[in-house]
Amino acid sequence: MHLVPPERAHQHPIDEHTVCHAIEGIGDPERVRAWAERFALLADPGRLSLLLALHRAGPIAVSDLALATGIRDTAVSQALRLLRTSGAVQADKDGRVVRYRLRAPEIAELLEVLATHGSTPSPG
Amino acid sequence: MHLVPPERAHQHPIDEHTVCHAIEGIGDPERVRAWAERFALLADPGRLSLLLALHRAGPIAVSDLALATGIRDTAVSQALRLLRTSGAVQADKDGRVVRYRLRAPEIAELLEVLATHGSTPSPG
DNA sequence: CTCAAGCCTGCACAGATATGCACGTGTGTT
DNA sequence: AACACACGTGCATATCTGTGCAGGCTTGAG
Repeated sequence: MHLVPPERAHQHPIDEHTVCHAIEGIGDPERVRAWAERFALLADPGRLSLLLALHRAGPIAVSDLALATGIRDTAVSQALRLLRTSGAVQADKDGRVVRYRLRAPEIAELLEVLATHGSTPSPG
Repeated sequence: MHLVPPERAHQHPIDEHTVCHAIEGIGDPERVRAWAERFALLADPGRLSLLLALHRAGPIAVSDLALATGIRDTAVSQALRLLRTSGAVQADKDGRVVRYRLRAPEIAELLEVLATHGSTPSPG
């Protein structure tokens, strides 16, 4: 139960039980950091639109993503580059067209959460 | 099926069906923006730790959050201020102690997704 | 009243980020 | 060969964001 690291053991807690419970909830700090990076990928409206489109429309070309989202193609390329570097998406070259698809299942799960909260707002 | 807004109808798509499908997946742009802001709250390791602690340990004091996460109390206050402004958390004052609790169910769901992916890494 | 604990705020600074522009590369067409 | 299309890259810029420091406010204890 004494989960407080000795580094900061000198601070005496208000509710020790709650503190240990909280530390349990946090878990491995490196895992937290990894998830924070994943969330950061979804934290931009443009990238989130791209990921939603990729999640729904499967393999899709860059220019079609630009057409669907309204983002300039250079910005789409930039965003896809970031997503590619992070391992979130995968590029499949087909002639002069490059089709992208979602690669990370964790991100797909997060997008599913988004989908369950009303994909289109009720027209009322 | 012609979901492409007239603003950018002059661009002719590579796969029109795919484009319309993607636009369906994106849905309301304002909803996307709202979710991007939610994701931004989880995009910082410190805030994510705080939210995990709040989600697990229920109402918890600020200094206990600082103790559990290892973040300086002023930074915790700053983060909680942002989370409060965004409606993610709620503050309940109790004497000179302020206990925070998670308020947004959408964020709780996202944290649940995090929990299902191995809360504590297997010890070898 | 005096003091400490718990918490909040304003300010300044360093770091990260998204965007647009111009340009380069490779592919298919005429 | 010449051209247009689809896509990627580098650079410069404006903006945002997280952090630490100093100080203030309220509450409870001595």
